[in-house]
Amino acid sequence: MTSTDPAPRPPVRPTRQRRAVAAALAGFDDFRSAQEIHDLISRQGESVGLATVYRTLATLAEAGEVDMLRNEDGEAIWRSCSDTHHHHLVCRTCGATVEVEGPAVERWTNAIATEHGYADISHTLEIFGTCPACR
Amino acid sequence: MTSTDPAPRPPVRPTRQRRAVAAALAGFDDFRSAQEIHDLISRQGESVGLATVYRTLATLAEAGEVDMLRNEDGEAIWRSCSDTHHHHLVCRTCGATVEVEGPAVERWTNAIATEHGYADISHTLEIFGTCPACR
DNA sequence: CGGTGGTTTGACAATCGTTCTCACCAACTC
DNA sequence: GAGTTGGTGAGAACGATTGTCAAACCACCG
Repeated sequence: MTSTDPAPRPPVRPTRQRRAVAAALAGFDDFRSAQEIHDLISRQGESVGLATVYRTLATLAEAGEVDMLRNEDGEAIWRSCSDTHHHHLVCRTCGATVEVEGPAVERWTNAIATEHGYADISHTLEIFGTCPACR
Repeated sequence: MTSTDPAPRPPVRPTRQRRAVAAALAGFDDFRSAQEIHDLISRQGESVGLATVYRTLATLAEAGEVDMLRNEDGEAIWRSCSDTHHHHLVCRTCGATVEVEGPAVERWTNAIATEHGYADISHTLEIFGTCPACR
């Protein structure tokens, strides 16, 4: 690691493509795969390369503007989210999602990890069930 | 669903290959990918096809004898497990794993889900961090 | 304006984990 | 020992994701 490494964070330009992805994300509130988002954009008349969709989603996820998680097949799925830390209650059938917060869980995971000497903690917690409408 | 559906569970034969996979699983206590397990078996002199390793792991996971979860890249990773419900504290660097239990978390997820009218609840919770040895 | 250097993009190839296919093998039944 | 059924292996196929690289774009400068 060189000492001359001033974190050269490149500026993020609001290009047409990035705006299209953001617009698509604003159009639904469940989790969608990158390919579904790509289709959605196409269907709206815009044309954005699939690779660009992936790149943009990755950038947004890193910036904390979208949530990314994995469905049971291991595919990445995304949706825009509020900016506070939270988890999801997801309908197994229709995908309807509720954001939930659980300060107690945060405290518990940190306590457990510290107790075992683990540092630099992160965690994943997703709840799956069948929503009232799907029952 | 026909009423004449006596769950035609095929018998699981203890073949040489399945024994080899089980033996490999007994040889480590962190999470490993299918390919790593396959390599492990080869290195022990046995020869088992990769597809068979996948098939066997899937069967064992369904039977509840191994845990399967996904690392951050979406790859499936496995390890043998105790038979009670539990979660994992996994080292991001070396994979060292601690099984943890959290009755409070179980109660919390059920409460939250019920509150929102969701039924038939399941959840995933994994904690990642850096273990003492890797710091 | 016209150049200039860095960023972004898109088409497509490449990767890589996982599953499928299918011919063959092994165990069990009659 | 012939038939039946499940299990296996090699390799092809698949599908999500990432890499490549030349062309397009943009902000800025003179």
